[in-house]
Amino acid sequence: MEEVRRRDREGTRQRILEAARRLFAELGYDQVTMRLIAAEADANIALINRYFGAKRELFAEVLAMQGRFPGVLEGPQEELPRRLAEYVADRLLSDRGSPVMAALSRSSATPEIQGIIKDRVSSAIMEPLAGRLGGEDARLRASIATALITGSGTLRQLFGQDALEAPAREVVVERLARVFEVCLAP
Amino acid sequence: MEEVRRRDREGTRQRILEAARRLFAELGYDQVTMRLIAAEADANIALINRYFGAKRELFAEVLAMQGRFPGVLEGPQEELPRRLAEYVADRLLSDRGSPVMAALSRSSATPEIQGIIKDRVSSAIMEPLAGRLGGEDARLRASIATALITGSGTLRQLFGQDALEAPAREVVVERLARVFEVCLAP
DNA sequence: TAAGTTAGTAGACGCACGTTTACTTCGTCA
DNA sequence: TGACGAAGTAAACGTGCGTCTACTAACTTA
Repeated sequence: MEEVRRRDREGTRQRILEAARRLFAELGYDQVTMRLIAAEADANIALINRYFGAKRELFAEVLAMQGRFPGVLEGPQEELPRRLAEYVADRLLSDRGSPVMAALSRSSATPEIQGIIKDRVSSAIMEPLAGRLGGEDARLRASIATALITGSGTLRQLFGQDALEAPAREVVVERLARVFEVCLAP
Repeated sequence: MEEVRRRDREGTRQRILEAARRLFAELGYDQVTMRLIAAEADANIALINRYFGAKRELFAEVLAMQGRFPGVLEGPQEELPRRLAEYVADRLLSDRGSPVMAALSRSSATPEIQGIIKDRVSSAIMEPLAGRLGGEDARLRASIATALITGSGTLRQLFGQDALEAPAREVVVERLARVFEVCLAP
């Protein structure tokens, strides 16, 4: 009753990439082993290295695959705090985190990929944010907002989705929006 | 020219504990090996296990050794935001982080110690903070502040002490204080 | 000073990881 | 149809980790 596997290079590559994305997002870099990815992708472990080189290159490709900080930065400037608040609240309350941010907040301890993560946070969050802000200390304000974003990821990971003892989403968004507003105001 | 080591159980224990504190604070749980601690403490590796049991128990003891969130929570209530701001700013700008917080923000990926860290964040930061606040959604407000605190630790680790492109300390404190004020206000 | 206790030591154990090698099987095209 | 390239596989390699065991040597005590 063994299924005969169709030989499909690109398909296998995509299965590996998708499995890696899912696992890195959920568990962080260190906790995800090559064997785990292979099992999740239902592929042979040697193929991962063949298609992606090393583990850190696969991780880099997963990050590169993600769009920029999804859509949050686009839109009218005056609603930016609220969009950030909604993004963070959803990550805090939902049962699964955003791949990029979760990976970031869970993987930054490993020197092997610190450079990759640093670049990603810079280019996908901090710099676009600072660019949008303008005014005095734009970089500082963007940094504080970034700290709040990554910190909420850490909290989510530590305490799970019940970190906030489940107040209504609207309450959380409202609070966060007010905080982001002060963060970002000149 | 070999130094003859004096036999000193308590002294050796303390050297190990202090070396572990320093290393965990700087590098995080995963990156610190038993052999590294032994070398830093100038002690034999087997003694670590003899005196502390396993690595995670040593880590727990290091955390327990630290005072509660040092002094920040004590003092007049109306200056609490500013004290938090100063604490965070100093950690962001100084050349060495706080042991507990650094360990927290760098070590949370490892399931082995997730429980330890969770308890510590709860009992040393979030709960005392929530207790001090009172009013509506005290827990939520404390959580947001905690996210900002831990997030700034992550930033500090990723970008080093020049994360903020070194504006004056006073500017950073001022900004952060305003943000914390909104965080904590009822 | 001899015996016993215990701090300190060297080295090995087992395990899990990322990575690589040697091999097998499938699909294609001359 | 048969040969060749590439997809897929199984097993091993080397490394570094936390932990443990068997031993040595220093101090204490009778």
